[in-house]
Amino acid sequence: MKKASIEECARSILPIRDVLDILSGKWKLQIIMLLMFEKRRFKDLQNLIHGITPKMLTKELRQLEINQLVSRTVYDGSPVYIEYAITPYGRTLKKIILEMEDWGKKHRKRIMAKPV
Amino acid sequence: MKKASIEECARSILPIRDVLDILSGKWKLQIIMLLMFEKRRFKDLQNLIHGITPKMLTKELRQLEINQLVSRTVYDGSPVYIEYAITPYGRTLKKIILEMEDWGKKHRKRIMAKPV
DNA sequence: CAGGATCCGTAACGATACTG
DNA sequence: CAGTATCGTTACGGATCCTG
Repeated sequence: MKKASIEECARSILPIRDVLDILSGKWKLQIIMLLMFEKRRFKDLQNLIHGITPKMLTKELRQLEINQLVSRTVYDGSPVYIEYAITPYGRTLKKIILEMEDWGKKHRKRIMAKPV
Repeated sequence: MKKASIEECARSILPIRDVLDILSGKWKLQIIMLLMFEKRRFKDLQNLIHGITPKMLTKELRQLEINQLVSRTVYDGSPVYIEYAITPYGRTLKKIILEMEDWGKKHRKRIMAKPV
């Protein structure tokens, strides 16, 4: 019984890690939240996210694409125009993000108020 | 209006990062979940978590203590007996963890089913 | 504009040995 | 038992420059 619980807990760990990996990294969260407002071009994101290098922006966007949270659309024209957007699937993360925000804000108050 | 939204989003990022930092790291999640079942001694945790070194176990436990999620209690006796337990506050993370598990499990199926 | 390539420093983590 | 201490490696991210 207890053993089974521990094994079940072990099976929960991998999917949870997936979520953490998807949201971790220095910039992914910012990218997601900015794209939740509206679609953006590469350059726009680079301007909005202070301090990010093109290398990192590319890397984070690729990972978000792989996880189907962000779409990359190429519009032909001159010059070529590339747009990043949150997918409907990506928006399903919103609930988790809001809960984390809620808990995190309370936590900040708690830690400030009663320092270790 | 749009500017304000972006700034508000920026204020959300720090508390969310706090939550991510608390749960990230290679072992913290396992520690939390094991302690949610029952209190454990250092050695028990070391045996249950395959591959963890005492150095890492100490480090992760300290961080969980600092965030008041885990308590460390020393029982005098021979030999001295030290017990780690989830705090009631630590249990408030359960909701988030369950949601992440839920989303993560669905995500695994999705990614498997429709590979990029 | 939308990246890719290269080089480099730090911080996380691992391995091993040792202590009260 | 419950940790520390030391050393080594790897991975993450930064800085800079280059390209179609």
